Amino acid sequence: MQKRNLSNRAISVTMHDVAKLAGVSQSTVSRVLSQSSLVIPISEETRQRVLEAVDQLSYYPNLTARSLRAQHSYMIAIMIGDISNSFYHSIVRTIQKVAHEQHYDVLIAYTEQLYENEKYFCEAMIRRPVDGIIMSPYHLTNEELDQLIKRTGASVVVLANHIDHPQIDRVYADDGQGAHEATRWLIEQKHHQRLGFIGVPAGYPPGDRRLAGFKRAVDEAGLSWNPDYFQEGDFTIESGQRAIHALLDLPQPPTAVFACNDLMAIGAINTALDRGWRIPEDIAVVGFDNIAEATIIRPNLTTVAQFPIDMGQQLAQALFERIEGVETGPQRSFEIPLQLIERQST
Amino acid sequence: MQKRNLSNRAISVTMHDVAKLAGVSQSTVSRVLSQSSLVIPISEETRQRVLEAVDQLSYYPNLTARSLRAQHSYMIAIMIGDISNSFYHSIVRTIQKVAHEQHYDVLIAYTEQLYENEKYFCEAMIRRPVDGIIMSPYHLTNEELDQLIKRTGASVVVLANHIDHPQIDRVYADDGQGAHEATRWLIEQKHHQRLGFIGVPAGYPPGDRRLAGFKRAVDEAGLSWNPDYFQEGDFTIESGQRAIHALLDLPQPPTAVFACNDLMAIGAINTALDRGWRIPEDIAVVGFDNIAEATIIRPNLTTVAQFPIDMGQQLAQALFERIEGVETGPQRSFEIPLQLIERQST
DNA sequence: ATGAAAGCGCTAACAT
DNA sequence: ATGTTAGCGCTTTCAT
Repeated sequence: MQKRNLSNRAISVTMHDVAKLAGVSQSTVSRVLSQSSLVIPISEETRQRVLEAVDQLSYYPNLTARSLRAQHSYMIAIMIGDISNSFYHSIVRTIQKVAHEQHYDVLIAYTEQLYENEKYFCEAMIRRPVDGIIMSPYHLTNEELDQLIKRTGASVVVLANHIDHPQIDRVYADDGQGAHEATRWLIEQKHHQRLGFIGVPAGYPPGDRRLAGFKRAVDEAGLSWNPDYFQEGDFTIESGQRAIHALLDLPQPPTAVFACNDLMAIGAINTALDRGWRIPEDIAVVGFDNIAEATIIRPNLTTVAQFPIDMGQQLAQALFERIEGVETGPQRSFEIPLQLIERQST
Repeated sequence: MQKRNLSNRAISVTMHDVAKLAGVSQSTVSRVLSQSSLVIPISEETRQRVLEAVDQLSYYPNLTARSLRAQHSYMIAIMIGDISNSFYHSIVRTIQKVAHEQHYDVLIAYTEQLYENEKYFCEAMIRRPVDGIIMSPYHLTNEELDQLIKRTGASVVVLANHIDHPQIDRVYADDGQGAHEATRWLIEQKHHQRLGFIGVPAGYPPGDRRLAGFKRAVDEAGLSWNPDYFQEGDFTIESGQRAIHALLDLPQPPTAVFACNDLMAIGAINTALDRGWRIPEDIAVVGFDNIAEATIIRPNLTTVAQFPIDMGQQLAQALFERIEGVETGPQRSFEIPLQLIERQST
């Protein structure tokens, strides 16, 4: 029953076509093809005939129809802040790999860290329900996440420290602790006394925690701190450049700078170099994330490493346990360790 | 008519709920919400009541159902080789932006440049039809692309030079020409006589063309060429490192190297630097793409710049013209210019 | 200007 | 062991 291919009309082979060719009913085809054939007995002969017909017509089930009927889309969505930040690459790649192994497709959305786009994403999920969502929300409130879950029925797992919702598993790194340890190391092992900080505006979750860890280490060492030593960026290279300019323009600049992420640290290093400062002799720089660019830049960047493959793995595993119903309990938290990697910038 | 929310069941508000609240039939709701309301007259009063009900229930149409019925998914897919190669980032971002403006969602798949994953993608498209596909195929044959179009009914646009299919628009850069010009510049302006090349195994589309452009320039200059000067990589930093090692180990190494992409060029620069070579004094390096990392590395990389935002814009525009039926003619080709950007590595 | 009804391709409950 | 039937939530005829 091949349909005409007018303009761009798809030639769609349906279960009906398969059934007709195999000489059985459409529902029998459905049974053979779904796992229900394991429960409901089907004669070997019929099964073979159906499978042959499937092969001959190269039939693929229409997942849109299946989704509608079964209320189950075999699709998961990922909401990520920034495609350009390579910290997310391995995470996305790992999730996609696991998803494909489980025969799920992956819908990816980039929010550019904008509230507007995060909202858009939530609406898109209501309009086109998926089985699971992995997200790294910045602006979304608990209330909004709650609505998301209620309206979509999807399982949700977050890559975030600051989300605390009874139905949402979270994967996170203790970045307050990571910032604290790196800063302490800068003070105790590297003997710095004047420490600068390149952060982000208050309210950006990881920024707040890293700042707190930094401050704690400074306080514990009994060092005074200068408000001018705190500069705000927005996680980009350019903002790191602006921040280091401000820092170096100070009458008494810091001797070491802790940047909230590698991208800003890289901007800082290159700009300091351009201005004739030596690194680490004149000023040391530490980043956070350990993205690929950390070993591209010279001097190589000392940084608090995250382990994105482990994160992606854990996110995907947690999500599929929820989707498949293996896990039904309350919120779980999975901490992924951090590790200070000493390179040449300190 | 709120349904029970057992386990993870979604609370789905349907058109029926809206219709009931507004005191009209479900098909009237559909008319108000779809553009058909512009054609089929609807009383202003009814329209208002429906809109109010929509608002009150915060109803969102179920796109899965709409897709099934309308044979139109409001979704496009992007198939890209490598998420880590930042050349693709602006392309993806731009496409996503345009798509969202047109109210389309975007499904992204990364193939890691593997044939197996490209095939998987095609099957996924047959199972879950989308309205349009933007892809950068490496291994897929014309025959396979033909099947893809026939089976899915989707409009297809490629980012590729080597695809020639009557129904597929292509966006491309003349990279043979780009490689030729950069090489000629190296010879004529920078007076290099011994030129190395870091390419990829034969068969990788852009690699072949860039190599051809390179060879042509070398031949035109009447320079001899040494087979040892041709090294193979795989577009990654690591392979650039291996390639430059081989080149520098030669009794008479080249004085300039043209790398097929920036990532390999960056690997080459850092490794040469580590081995004590000066750049560009001892060996000059040129890349291709102009990714963000080209200005992170010191010396900054001279490269043949592509314009990914323009590419994304053109890809999206061409695709939506096809989807919306504005354009129905045969294959179109859109060339995006290249530009040699001279920095410090030459 | 609006309602009733058919059906997109599938799953699953209900028959036999 | 298999066929028949009723939807999933929509769009789109066909009525009125």
